Order: sequence, then C-alpha cells, then structure tokens
Amino acid sequence: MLSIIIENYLKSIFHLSQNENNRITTTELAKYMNVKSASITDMMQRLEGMDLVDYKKYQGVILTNLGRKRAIDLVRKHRLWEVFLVEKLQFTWSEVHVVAEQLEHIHSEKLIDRLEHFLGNPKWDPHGDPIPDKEGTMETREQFPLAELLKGETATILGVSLDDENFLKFLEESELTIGKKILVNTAFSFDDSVQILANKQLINLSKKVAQHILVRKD
Amino acid sequence: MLSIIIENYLKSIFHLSQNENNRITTTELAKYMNVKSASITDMMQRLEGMDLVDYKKYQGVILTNLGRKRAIDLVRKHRLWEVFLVEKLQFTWSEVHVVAEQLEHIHSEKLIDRLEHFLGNPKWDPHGDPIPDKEGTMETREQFPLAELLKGETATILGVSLDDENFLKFLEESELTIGKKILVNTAFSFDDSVQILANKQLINLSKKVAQHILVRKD
DNA sequence: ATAATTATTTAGGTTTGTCTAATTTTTTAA
DNA sequence: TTAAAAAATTAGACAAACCTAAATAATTAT
Ligand SMILES: [Mn+2]
Ligand SMILES: [Mn+2]
Ligand SMILES: [Mn+2]
Ligand SMILES: [Mn+2]
Repeated sequence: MLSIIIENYLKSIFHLSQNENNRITTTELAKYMNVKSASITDMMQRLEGMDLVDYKKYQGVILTNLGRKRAIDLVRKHRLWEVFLVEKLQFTWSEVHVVAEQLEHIHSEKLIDRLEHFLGNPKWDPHGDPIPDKEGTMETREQFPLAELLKGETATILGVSLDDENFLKFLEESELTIGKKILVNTAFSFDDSVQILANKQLINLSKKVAQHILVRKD
Repeated sequence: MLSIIIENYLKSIFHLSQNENNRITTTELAKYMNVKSASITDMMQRLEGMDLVDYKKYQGVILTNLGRKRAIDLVRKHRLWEVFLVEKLQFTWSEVHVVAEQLEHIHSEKLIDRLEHFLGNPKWDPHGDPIPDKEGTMETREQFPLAELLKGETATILGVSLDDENFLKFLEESELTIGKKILVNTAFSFDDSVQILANKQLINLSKKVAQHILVRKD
C-alpha cells in the first residue's frame, strides 16, 4: 500500500500535468509541493523504481499508466468526500477541500463505492469538477471562463478553476455559487474586469476572478 | 499535531488500562501492538517528554490527563464513524472496525461534530460500546456477560466485548445481533457452554462466546 | 562560442519509528 | 540468599522522507 506521502506526490504530478500535458520539471513540482527540489529528485527516483512515474534525469517526470490510475483514484475519493461534506454535513464550498485532503487517503474500496451510491452517484463535485467513476472516466461538458463572455450574454455558473479558500469565501459571500444565473452588464477594457448582474445585484469582478469562474452560456 | 503512530500508542495504552487500571508493562503493550519491546521503551520515553504518558523505568506506563483526553477523543471518532458505516453505508458489524481504524485519525473538529449530529447523537456504537461526548463522558448501563445468566432467564443483547472479526461474523450468521431477545435453555456445567433460544431456534454457545456477548436481563 | 546564470542532481545529514543484539534490572526458583 | 530466568533498557543500524551545501548539466546572454 502506498504511503500518504507518495499518494500526494502522484496527485501533485497529476494536477500539474493537466495544464501542460508534457513532462513536468522537478522545480515546478518542488514549488507546488513546498519541498526542496533535491527531495523531488530523490523521490522521483524511488517512484520510477515502483513503476509509478517515468523519470529521466534532467528531463522531468510524467506518470505511468499505473501512476495515473492511482492519482485518478485519489481524485475520485477526494471529490466524493467533498460532495458528502457539502450535501450531508452542510460544509461550505470553501471548507471542504482541506478535510477532503485527509479523507482521500482512506483505503477501502467498499467504503468509497458505498459512499458514491449513498450520495446518488454524483458526477460533479461542489466546485464543478468532474468525479471519475471506478474506471477513471469522467464526464465532460462545454464550459468557459466567465471572463470570455461578452456584454449582454447570460450564463449559469458551473464551477471554479481555483481552489484558494479566500477566493471561494468571496464567491460565497457574493452568492455566486453553482447554478446561479448571471448576465454580463459591462466588460471594462481598461483592466479586463466585468460588471455582472446576479441575484438582482450588480457585482464587479476583477479579471482574475472572472477567469476562474466557469459558466455555461444559456 | 500528533502523528497517526503516536495516536495509536495512546489508544492502545488506553484500551489496555481499561481492564487492569494500574500501570501497564512494556511487554504487554509490545504484544498488543505487534512491535518489539525495545521500540516501546523508546516511544514511552518520547511520550513522557510530550507529557502524554507517565513512564518510569522498569515500572510501566500510564496515561496523563492530556494523554487520556487524546485517547478518548480517538475512541469518540472511531465509534461515531462505526455508526456512520453501519447506519448510512450498510456495513456489517464485523466490517466496520478496520475502516474506523483509519477514519479515527482524520483531524477536523467540525467534521466530527457535524457527523455526530447527522447520526442523531448516538450514545452507543454498533458493538454496544459507549460513545464519548465532546467532553469525554460516556453513558453507563447495567450489562452482564451472557455466560452469567442462569437457566430460564431471558435477556436482550446489548453488545459484545471482543472485536475479533470472525467472532462477529459468527454472531451475524447466527443472527445474534444487538436488540435480539434470548432465553437460556440449558447451562452445561461440564464445559460451561450454554444453549439458548433466539430467533425461535436453539443455539449452542461455547463458554468463550457466552462470555463476550453482553446482555441486559429482562 | 564562451561565459554567466539557472536548473538539477549528488553527497552527506537529521528525525521518526522501527529492528536485533547486548546489557542491566527485576523477579522467581533452588 | 544466591543462581537462573524473565523483563526491560540501551546501543547501534536501517528505511522513509525530508533538509543544506556542493557538484554538475543545461540554458541564456554576450
Ligand atoms: Mn478539493
Ligand atoms: Mn473540488
Ligand atoms: Mn471498533
Ligand atoms: Mn465498536
């Protein structure tokens, strides 16, 4: 059984290789995980020996099929637990992530399968991220950053692409949560911020915020 | 924050000092935890330094108030998770323990308080063990080993005093679970076994089994 | 194309939690 | 009450997961 630490390495590599789907560098990974790059090199050599990553000196690292399978399994568990915390225990959007970071490391196939069923086989987590099924496949859908909408367009919030706790708290307080309808009132060109209408209120969103809210065009 | 390993040491010391409430010996603890006694000595010296145990060379060990507080908190989490697994995820009596051994190490006060409320503030776990509240106090009740009943007495099963998986599986298969009514049909003196009537069936129970089923006399 | 800079790896430590083997203390038996 | 046995501790090693400092490779700027 993999240690929690190794599981976290796999998950980190997985998350980083979502964006740029090439090999990722030791420095990138070191920065992301808050460890020194010497430790990364060390661990990559161990994981290579366990056939969890494909690592070549000075050329970065990429998950093997086995490693990716493990990482997706963690993502599955993480997101199902997040649904549990929100739906059953009334946690808020911004609170669940840190607790799910612990719960994702519980090992019990039966537990996670039963949990999935108990939650009604959800396909999306509280942040709008897809929940992999047992085989690791996730649903996809068309979604855009709110920032890409033009003046006058209407849309529905599907999720976020940033899990910073304060960002989520801000959205909660602004009542910009999943399912909410919005209308772009003005798009300001001088700083790429937008003014939207939501909950019958006008709300100004910075470029960064608008980029990390994901919507479906209505 | 205490490591999972240290948490397990505290819980083990706690469980062993339930029975004989004196200091417990390093050998006892070593046997219970499946580690060598040299490792126990080593760890006891560290825990002493953390004010979690009171350890004196060659004289065994006992929890401090702080150590006991931590241990009871683990027991609380363990038993609440066991209730969750049985009540919400349809785990059986014999399956929950190993999973709860993992779940008890999740750190989140909010999680456990919400879970408790979600489960309806249960006072007893699926094995009939009391669930400590936030302050660490547990309910008590009169209960006896089935083995102490006399021929002709009737009783209700309250729980078990052994968490061996095969013992619990045997009880499940015999449908001798919590709440079941039983009547002592015969008590055999030659081997201290008993024959009981439960679920309209006659069932023979060895001395050991009868000692580890806890009942309330009706 | 060489030098300077940056990225990466290697070498050598540290802490935690374990082990085995050797030593010391305590308990039990003669 | 000494000798033998058992229990407990100490000493020394090891793996995992980190670190810092030094060495090497790759990149970039001149
Ligand atoms: Mn998350
Ligand atoms: Mn999420
Ligand atoms: Mn248990
Ligand atoms: Mn229990």
